[in-house]
Amino acid sequence: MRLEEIQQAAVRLFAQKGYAATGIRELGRAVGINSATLYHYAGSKEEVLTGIMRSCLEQLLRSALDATSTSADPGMQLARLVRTHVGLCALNPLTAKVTDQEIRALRSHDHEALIGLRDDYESIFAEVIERGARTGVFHLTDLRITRLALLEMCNGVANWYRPDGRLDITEVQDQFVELVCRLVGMPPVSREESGELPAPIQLASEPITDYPHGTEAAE
Amino acid sequence: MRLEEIQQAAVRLFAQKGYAATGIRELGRAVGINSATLYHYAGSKEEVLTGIMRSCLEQLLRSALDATSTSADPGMQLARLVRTHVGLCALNPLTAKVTDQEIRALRSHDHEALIGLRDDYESIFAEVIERGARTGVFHLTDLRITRLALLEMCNGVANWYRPDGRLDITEVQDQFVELVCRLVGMPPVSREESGELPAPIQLASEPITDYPHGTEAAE
Amino acid sequence: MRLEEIQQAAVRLFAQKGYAATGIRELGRAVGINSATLYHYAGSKEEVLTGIMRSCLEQLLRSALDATSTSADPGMQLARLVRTHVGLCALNPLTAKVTDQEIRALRSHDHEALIGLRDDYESIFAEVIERGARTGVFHLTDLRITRLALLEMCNGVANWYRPDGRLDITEVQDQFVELVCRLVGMPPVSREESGELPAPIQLASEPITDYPHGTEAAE
Amino acid sequence: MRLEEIQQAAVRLFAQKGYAATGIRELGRAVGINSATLYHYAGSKEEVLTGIMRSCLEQLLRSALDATSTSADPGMQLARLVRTHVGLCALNPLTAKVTDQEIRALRSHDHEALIGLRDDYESIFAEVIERGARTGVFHLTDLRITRLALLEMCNGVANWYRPDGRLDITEVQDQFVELVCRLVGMPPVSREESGELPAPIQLASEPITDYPHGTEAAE
DNA sequence: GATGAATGAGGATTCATTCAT
DNA sequence: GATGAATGAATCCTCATTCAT
Repeated sequence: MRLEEIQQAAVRLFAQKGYAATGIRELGRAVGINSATLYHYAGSKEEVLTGIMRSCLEQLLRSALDATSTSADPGMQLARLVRTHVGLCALNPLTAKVTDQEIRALRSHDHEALIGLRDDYESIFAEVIERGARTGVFHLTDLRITRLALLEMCNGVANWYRPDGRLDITEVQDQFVELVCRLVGMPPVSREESGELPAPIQLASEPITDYPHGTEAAE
Repeated sequence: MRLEEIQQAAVRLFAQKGYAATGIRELGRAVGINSATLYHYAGSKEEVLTGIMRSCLEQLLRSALDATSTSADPGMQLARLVRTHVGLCALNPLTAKVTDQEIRALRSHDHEALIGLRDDYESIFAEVIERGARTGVFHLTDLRITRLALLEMCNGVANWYRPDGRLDITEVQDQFVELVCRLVGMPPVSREESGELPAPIQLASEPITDYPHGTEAAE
Repeated sequence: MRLEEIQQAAVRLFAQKGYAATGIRELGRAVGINSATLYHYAGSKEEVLTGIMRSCLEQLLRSALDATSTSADPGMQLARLVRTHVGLCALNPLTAKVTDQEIRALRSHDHEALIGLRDDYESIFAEVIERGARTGVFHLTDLRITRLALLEMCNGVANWYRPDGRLDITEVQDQFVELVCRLVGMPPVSREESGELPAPIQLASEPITDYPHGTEAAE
Repeated sequence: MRLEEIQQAAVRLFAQKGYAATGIRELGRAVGINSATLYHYAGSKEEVLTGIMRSCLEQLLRSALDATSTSADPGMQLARLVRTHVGLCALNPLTAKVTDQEIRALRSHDHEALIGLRDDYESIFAEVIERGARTGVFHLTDLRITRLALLEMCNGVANWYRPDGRLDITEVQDQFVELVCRLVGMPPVSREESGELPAPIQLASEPITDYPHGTEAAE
């Protein structure tokens, strides 16, 4: 579909130069169409961005609900949340990066809506962490700091992982589950223990090839 | 000095809306001067940004060299690096955020120079982590992922900490040292053990009051 | 075509006030379009100027090659060169004036290219004059001074001739051929003797009516 | 005097880039003073230009009256006018060029005044030529064209002559008198015949060294 | 569906000039 | 005499967007 091409080109440009620094003509040129035609498919520059961000956040939210529905154990839940989150960020790094960084570019209505989605998502983590700490599964000194550090760490994957790099996604997921287990002070949870998870989903907005490599890209 | 006022207003705006989305007139208005007067003090919009970023990165670099010069033990070095880094990010969150996020906005010459500074800084962490792993002080499964996760986590402080919030800087530093110890698999290092560190330095570009609270700001 | 309207308005303004003193908004107003629309057709202010100058110089060069190809006699060649040159300057005085005066306004790349065209053109005169002096057709005391004086005199036509004035172009051409014959010390060459010449070409950039009369305009 | 330094720097810049394209700061830098200080000596940018042009035109006018007062013979008068004019243009090429080209830059009041001076000057030529033609000393086909061609040719000296070039001024003067004699159809007038003339005067506005060589500069 | 043309608003930057020091 | 600071107006140019074709 044409809209997806547009979103992909947009994600690539937004991730590289930022939303505000990307022109609508530039975007059109990247897709190979006239900038006026963009409006036929995408409505406006801001709608392009909100489309990208909304589907990313909704997918995150859906995955998180899935991940926490299998087991009620906070340790399992956190492991599965992290594995899912890292999987999505690693498979869709540019989309995830844009979603994380460009919320500030939105004007009021969309801004609030998407902030809401993001908060809903993060509160799932918060709730699991809180319950894990309360039940003694986790050993934490400060809940809030742990949660924030953990989320930043996981979001960061989008800044340096590229699907065509050294590690495959599963390895990164494993590593991050291990790191998070250490962070919350619980024994490591193996891939088998945490149970089956659906494979991460490739978002429609994620460009497929020719990644502009981050400075920290896997060699 | 007038240049510092400009830098502070710029940091506030750049942190909030991004460099590209901030107009030069808007910046002038924030300082209370005509936009033309900005050029008398600051040369250009890009020079404002590079000035901010350069002094931040140089301070980070200086602190890191300081922090690693006291002891040759990787554990102590890492603890001190993290404490220093978190201290600077927490005391100068907006400057740190801008420095981290707006490198992409720079044109070639400055871009390369500042990328160089950032790489120098990160390689100090890389070297310490590598040595810690090799000497058995740390217990790591993947060096590179650990380093990247750790740095993202620490940089993230600038995204949510505000000096006027619930926690004081020392507490955040302590927490992060603890988290990092867990991450690298070594026993916790107390504040006393890690030795004296100079108090974090307030950068000239960091605005003092009226923080635009992040969405995750301390309640 | 719209580009030609723009060039014509530009020539009028550039001839009157100079390139540097003419604003892009002013030019837009003269064409009756928004200044932004100019960029749709013309690319940039400098491109407007180079377009005008290039087509003028190329036409001069073409005409000069034509004029010298009919006869190998330096006297005939010079007479035909002058007749052609004066014809073009008289039919396109504003374009010729701008072409002559605004080379200095160009930045390096275009500057060099157009200087090159002009030098090519003038060296045709130089070669004919040199040969005429060597073969005894002309009687000159100083070749270089004669060439420079002659060219300035002919270029000057653009400064005072206006197509709607007292004399028609043919008369001016006749006069200048006579003056040049005197200058180089050879017997007058009549219009018939010098052979047929194509009628001077109206350049696309030459505005058609409403000449801003020069101070020396025909009464 | 400081004003003369300013005028000289101004003439150099105006001749090279044009009045409109020359900035007041640039001019200050060329003199080695702050742009604000210029206003102490020179009043305004336009006053700098009018000062230069007025003294040049007044000197031309004075010289022309001198040149025509010795003899009543149109041939002698024209020869002396040309010798004087070429002398001034050759000794002060940049000032003469600026005076000739930048009249259009002036706003109404000064504009009219200087146009008046220039017309007064040119009408001296016109009167002599007319009388020479009427009395049979000259043999002209068209008075006006001859006058215009002659003046353009003589003014052109400022475009290519540089005092540090191959020919000294006297030679150029001799050459131009010869050329003009040919143009008006009278026998050559030798330097001795035309009588003594005061040496050309170096104008206060003429910069002394480091001429920016024209493309046609003497090799 | 697709686009060239069109524009008002705004982008960063430079302008000539004034004035308090 | 000299200048740094200051500014409103203007510079060229690009912006996102609309609309007739």
